[in-house]
Amino acid sequence: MSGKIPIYQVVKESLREKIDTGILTTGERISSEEELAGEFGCSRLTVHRALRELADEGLVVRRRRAGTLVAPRDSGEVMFRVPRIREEIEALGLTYRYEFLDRRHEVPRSAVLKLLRVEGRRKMLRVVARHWAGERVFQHEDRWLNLDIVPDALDVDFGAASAYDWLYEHAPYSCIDHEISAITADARTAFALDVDEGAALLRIRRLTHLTVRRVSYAVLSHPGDLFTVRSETRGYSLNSS
Amino acid sequence: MSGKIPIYQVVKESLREKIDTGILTTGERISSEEELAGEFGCSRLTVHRALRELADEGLVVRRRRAGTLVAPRDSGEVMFRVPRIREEIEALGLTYRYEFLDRRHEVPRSAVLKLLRVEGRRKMLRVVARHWAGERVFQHEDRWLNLDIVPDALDVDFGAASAYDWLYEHAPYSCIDHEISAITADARTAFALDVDEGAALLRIRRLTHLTVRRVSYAVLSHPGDLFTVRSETRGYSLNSS
DNA sequence: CGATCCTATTTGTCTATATAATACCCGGGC
DNA sequence: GCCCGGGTATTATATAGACAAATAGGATCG
Repeated sequence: MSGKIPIYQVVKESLREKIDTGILTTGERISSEEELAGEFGCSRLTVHRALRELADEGLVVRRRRAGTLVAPRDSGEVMFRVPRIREEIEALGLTYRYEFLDRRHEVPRSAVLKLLRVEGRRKMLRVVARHWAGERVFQHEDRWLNLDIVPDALDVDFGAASAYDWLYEHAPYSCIDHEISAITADARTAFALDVDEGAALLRIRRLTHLTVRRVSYAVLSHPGDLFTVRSETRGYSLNSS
Repeated sequence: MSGKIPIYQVVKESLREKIDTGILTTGERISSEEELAGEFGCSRLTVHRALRELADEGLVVRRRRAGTLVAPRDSGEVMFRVPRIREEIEALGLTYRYEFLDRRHEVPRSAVLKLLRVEGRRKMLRVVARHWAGERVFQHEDRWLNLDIVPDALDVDFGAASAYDWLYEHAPYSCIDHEISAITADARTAFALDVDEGAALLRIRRLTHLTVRRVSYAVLSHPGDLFTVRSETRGYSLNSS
């Protein structure tokens, strides 16, 4: 009966609960691996795995010789999913439409060159498009593609497939940095998003990269009343439903 | 000299690179643990650890008998740190100041009761405050505390310590859900934040909880020109600098 | 041809053991 | 008293070996 959940999980959850409920509090020392192995009647490696995973999750801090301490409460790391925009819109029950606006092969302004870590003044590819949700413009996308990294982009027909989708399928990248801010729509952006000038916009600036190679930089603008970023519940508490 | 990085890390990074650069592509099968152990001249458990961690990070999917496959590219999970507001403001080089505004012991409107998972109409504690960065209001905080979970909150002097700090120190919680949106300042909020009516605000709604117990719900409003949410680079690529 | 069973492969967990790295502690020398 | 150095507790990594659990794919049977 009891054999279903692995021992290291049992150890892990047992300690996690002690921490969550405050039986073990910040800074307090947890028994050594050897002691815990004794208590739970299992090998040291099994305990070690449990503690290592708790450390990975940030609940405890481990130091050789000093032992394992309950970590100071994390100021909080929050996960957000970044779904593909088509999925996001369709999840709202609206029909998605992609509208290509512009494509230029030109030298970006210096701030963009710097973000893409390009030395000197070199032509990059700029693709501008809109993403519709039903009868409203959901997102205005102003994207620069680093031709040093993805020269193929020059030959792509972005009238058919969005730059986002093309990147997703073809470009190697491993992580994305984001900045989220609220801005007031200027005349041009207001026109592009079909909202009143002065309306609140949620703007996401997104830098796509693989280690040191900056693949793409995009400014994504949304009408404030249409779009909200929602966090996922943090990893280790997902199983609490 | 080569002995510095552990073998499981070597295996992990080797495979990660093959995946990142596209040598191994989505759906492709990776050699079995036994084979890799042969290639790297190490034990199966060492390879197992490398593969398990890659699986935890979502780069590969593992199934018994089927083997280890390269996972379809994740639509992306982004981490944001949620620093304590004092630290955030001081990191900007500004002086932080907390200003208590109001405290009420009253029945919240039904939407809030629902969020806090409270049955029936029961009094909760509402604390309203402002957080200053230098001469500007940085954040307006409108917070409800669930007295079923933290009855002690009734006795706290929130004129001295902010509700956020008190919660951080005293209340048990394990995760926080967030919603980030851009709104237009109405007259009252504009006054509270000392901005023009109609200005863009970044609003964060935050629900603090421990498993099923809803501890607190807060609406945090910021002038759009002052506050930006920035993501951390995702876990496994932090060491790329 | 389809359903069912078998089996070999592959991952998942666990024990026992060994060595290395680290940092705390205590005691000696001055 | 204070600094330095060795002893030692504790975690970190690794190996070898074992068995369990899942399952893909072939073999068998109706």
